Amino acid sequence: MLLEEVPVAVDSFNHDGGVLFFCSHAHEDHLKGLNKKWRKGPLFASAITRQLLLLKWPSLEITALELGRTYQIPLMDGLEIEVYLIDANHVPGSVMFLFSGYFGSVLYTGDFRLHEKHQDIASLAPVRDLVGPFLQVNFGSFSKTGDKGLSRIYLDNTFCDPRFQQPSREDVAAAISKRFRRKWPCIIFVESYRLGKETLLLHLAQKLRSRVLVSEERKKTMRACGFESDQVQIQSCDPLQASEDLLQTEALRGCIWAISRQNLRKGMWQASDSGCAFHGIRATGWAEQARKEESMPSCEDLDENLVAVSDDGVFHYLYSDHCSFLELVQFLQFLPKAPVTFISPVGSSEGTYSFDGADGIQKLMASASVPSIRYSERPTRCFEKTSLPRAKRKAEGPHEEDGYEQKKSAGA
DNA sequence: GCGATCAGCT
DNA sequence: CACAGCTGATCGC
Repeated sequence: MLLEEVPVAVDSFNHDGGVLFFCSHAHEDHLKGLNKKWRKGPLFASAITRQLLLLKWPSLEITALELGRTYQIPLMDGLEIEVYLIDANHVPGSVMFLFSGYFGSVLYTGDFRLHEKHQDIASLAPVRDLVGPFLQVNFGSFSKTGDKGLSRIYLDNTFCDPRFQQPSREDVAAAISKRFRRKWPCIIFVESYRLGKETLLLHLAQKLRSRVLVSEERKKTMRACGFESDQVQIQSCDPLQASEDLLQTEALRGCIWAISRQNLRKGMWQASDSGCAFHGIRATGWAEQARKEESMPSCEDLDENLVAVSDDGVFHYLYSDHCSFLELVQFLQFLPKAPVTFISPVGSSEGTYSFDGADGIQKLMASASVPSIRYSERPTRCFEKTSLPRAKRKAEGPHEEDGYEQKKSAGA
């Protein structure tokens, strides 16, 4: 997104209007426009994110920024911008950016999960001191109170609806290790993306006194994230390449095996064909849908954090790398009041499991006293099947991306 | 031909 | 649906 206050682009790299570029973390959907030949401007990221990007594109030029200190970076025409990185507690390397300068102070959260340390953001110098005078000149609504603080918050609104009440990742990890202690030893397949859930894998391995098995690529990723330790052995091993013999050995010994979503079922079938003891774990923020779709476990087998067990034996847990709705409210309450821009487009309430974006916006404004929320609307899904080739559809013209803003006064 | 991008899917 | 990808088709250098 290109910030409106200053020509800075975060997590999107196609903007010719961008002067400085920042990457909040190395998930694929935050790297749009990046490629090995990308050279639109200076690129900044945390040291870990930089390492992860270099694994993908070794020739990229990226400046690593440390967390917890202020950097002055030249912008244009003698102007500079200050930036301060904050741990976003989302995936390894993920950060929030606090930008400040002639435009005031702007917080870009990126994807994040609330952490105690986020309370300190309000006492950081750019929020506490720097912005006041600028706000009095440039921002009418703030000059009345003379508030110091933030001129805007770009917020991770992934789960901005009261129905999202995911427990802490620590609680869920503890519940998982407790449950699987009784099933030990076995192969535990843990579905995971290319980046994320490392803490869960290591927690399980530690609690079960076992090892983590990952793909070769993921082992490099974990090394770049600094996850090598003497405590837990991380072994590279592809479950789909494993021989029957190896699967049986691993099952008898017990192991935590990271596996991609599209390979989870295949891996489980192979283990099953080899006569192994195994289980699958799906730990996602969207587990609520599983509760509706899958049969629930028998009552005596229930624990609070197990969401559902599907027919084929996959255990679904509600494990989220994004804030719950309550955490979003708490986060905003830690900060000075400021207008909010949602980072992700908002959808409507159509569809069985999608939540009502408008409702979430109203609830957030009411609960956290947000003066206004700006957001773009997710294009409504076109259910009409079109058999036209892409070139022809393209010729019919692009549709506008509409922007919206809801003000507090307009609400209930 | 190949890498980048997009549509479609889960 | 889609947390964040993957696959296969197509674009374009």
